[in-house]
Amino acid sequence: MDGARVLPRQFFDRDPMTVARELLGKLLLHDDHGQLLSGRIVETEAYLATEDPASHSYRGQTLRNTAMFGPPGHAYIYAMHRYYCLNVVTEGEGIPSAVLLRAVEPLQGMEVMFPRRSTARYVDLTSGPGKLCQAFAIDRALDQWALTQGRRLWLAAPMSETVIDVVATPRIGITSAQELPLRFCDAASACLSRRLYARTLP
DNA sequence: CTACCGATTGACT
DNA sequence: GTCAATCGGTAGA
Repeated sequence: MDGARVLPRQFFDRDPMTVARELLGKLLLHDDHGQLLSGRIVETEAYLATEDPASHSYRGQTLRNTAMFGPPGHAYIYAMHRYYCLNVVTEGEGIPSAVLLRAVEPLQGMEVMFPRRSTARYVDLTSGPGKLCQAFAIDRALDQWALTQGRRLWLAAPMSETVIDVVATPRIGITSAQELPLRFCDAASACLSRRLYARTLP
């Protein structure tokens, strides 16, 4: 990953919708005991600090969501059924918003991702929030990890970024606030967690 | 302590 | 498309 720039705290110290959109095309990297795993982020979701009943922070701070109330740029990782989901905390400390990483395109370490995911298909490796955590060996041990350190688990801007066709849709799998278009996708990616439906142009 | 419930996934009709 | 496995977190008795 020569030339990739580690994303600093100020990148995350903004509103979650901006961070979610700008994370598309960035890199997720995990140095898993010497094994480098990386992928290009293609799908994210924003969870707001206020008036968002779908957010884990909506009903206040608990043991599980403590990270959301901490500094921006730290990981918030929680268990969902048999899987984990990785979020990045956004905005100022004490403003409990975050961005869920929903899908990436694997770049490095695929040879260890395939057996972990028990699939032979590239597009099934990391095309979902639980799938990518399983492929990247991310669990609650990394909850509250500062992703801005450039070691262990971190995010970076690639050497060169191309223009991305960003599509916003409602978030996946939630039962409240379903109308808000807070899911952001790279429309050209084959690794999205769901198909994009034909867009209605204005 | 018990009961309920998913920001999911994979198997199946 | 539908459905449930599965389990930690949470609230409440």
